[in-house]
Amino acid sequence: MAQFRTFTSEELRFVSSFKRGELVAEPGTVILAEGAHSAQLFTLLSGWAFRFKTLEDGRRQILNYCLPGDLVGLQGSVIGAMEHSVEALSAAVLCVFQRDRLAELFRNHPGLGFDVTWLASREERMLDENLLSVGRRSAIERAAYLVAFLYQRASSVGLVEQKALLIPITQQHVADTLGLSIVHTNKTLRKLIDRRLIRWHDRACEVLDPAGLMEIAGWTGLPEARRPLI
Amino acid sequence: MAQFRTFTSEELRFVSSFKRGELVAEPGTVILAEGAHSAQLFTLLSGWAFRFKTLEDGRRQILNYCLPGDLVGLQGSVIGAMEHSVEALSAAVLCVFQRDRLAELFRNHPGLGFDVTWLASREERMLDENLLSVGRRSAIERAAYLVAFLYQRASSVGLVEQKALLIPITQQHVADTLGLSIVHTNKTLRKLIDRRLIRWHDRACEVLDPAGLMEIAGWTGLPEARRPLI
DNA sequence: CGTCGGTTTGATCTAGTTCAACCGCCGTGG
DNA sequence: CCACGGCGGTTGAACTAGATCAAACCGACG
Repeated sequence: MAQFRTFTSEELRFVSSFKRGELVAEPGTVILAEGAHSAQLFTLLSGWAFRFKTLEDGRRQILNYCLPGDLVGLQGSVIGAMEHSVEALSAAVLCVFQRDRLAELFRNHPGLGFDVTWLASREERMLDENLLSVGRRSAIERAAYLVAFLYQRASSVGLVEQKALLIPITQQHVADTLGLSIVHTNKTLRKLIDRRLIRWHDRACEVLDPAGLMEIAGWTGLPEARRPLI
Repeated sequence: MAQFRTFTSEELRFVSSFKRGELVAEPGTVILAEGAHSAQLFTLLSGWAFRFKTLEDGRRQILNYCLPGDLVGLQGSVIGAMEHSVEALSAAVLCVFQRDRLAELFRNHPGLGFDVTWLASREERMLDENLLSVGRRSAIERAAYLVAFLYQRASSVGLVEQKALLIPITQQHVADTLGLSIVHTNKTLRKLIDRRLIRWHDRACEVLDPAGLMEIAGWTGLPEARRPLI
């Protein structure tokens, strides 16, 4: 796909050998659990997932979403233990890597090592934006931002077909992403629905007007760059 | 210092040659500005700084704080443009690197390349925790968490002398970190002051009881690991 | 046919915002 | 030397965005 950078054949050979297998996950499957010590490293090949943390009393915060091409579990692989969990939103397929060969990747394929850092920086950038949103935007701005953000990300990996996108989330997921209650989230989404910016389906959000959402959120979108894929 | 990993002499030689100079910043100096295209890469040698983003209408969100040993401007160096700004909180000294030699670092010193990724993952972990805080903790929990968090970070780089620490921030900084108004931030900090957990000075917060703060926040602290320094 | 997860709606409540005023300190300019 | 303005901090009063409580609906599924 055009949005990914091209690789040398050696890099491709290494990545193939780095791959240990595939994992198929059902919606709701916990792919990585907080506290896991010898966590795996994955690339999401297809489907949607999300990263989250919870407090003792069960309050949950969704940190970010994972789309195809995203590295999953890097924190655990680099630092040691997982400080967050990852759960599948839809049916998903993941490529499982040999975590202990990460050092080898850096040693023998500096270009790939740089790519890993690039992806980590990209994740950081998304978190910055999410934090700005949760900290400083109003409920309707946050909701509009979230949908526009997911639309853009899905679009950049070719998930938008003839302008239509169904995001496989419940309103509970939206609430836990925005830091709002479900009731208020429902009322806020209703406003977006009434303005014909989105449509709500069973466990899914259909995006009708990404530009209108970006307008409400006061968000101009992620600067898109050619990205690496591992 | 014991908390940093040891390096080979070659690595040290490279890092020295990688260094281009030093930058001395006064409190309030903008070190890196959002939108800057050819941003520099730094390591903070001494002092405090913070990363932030703002919305068009001026609402500001502080994303994280920078303490000695932190890499500053990595996002800009890896991806290209800065999506956030960085400002000095105290007088600060930064080591300036040659951003365009970052690829060389990855190529010739894979161990250092891995370290850069390690630091990026650590930043991501801190952002995760901050996002959980802003999204799901109450005002007093957030405030307690923030102070405990900064105490722990300062402590891990030896900034806590005979158990005393002054964090060089104003209540406006606290408000912009927690996603609260200044008025409510003031009232919330007052509760912490009345409970003798902190003391407030002119433009500074003195930490009296880190354990008590962690208790209120329901936070057990960052798992500390031997960290790299570049 | 009951139950359960997801969604919806209204009523009531409260955590946090906004507005407004004031204090102390410090640097500046007349 | 003093008046002043601005910044950081403080406090009270009024207000509101969003939380909580409660109840009901709806489709899927066993």
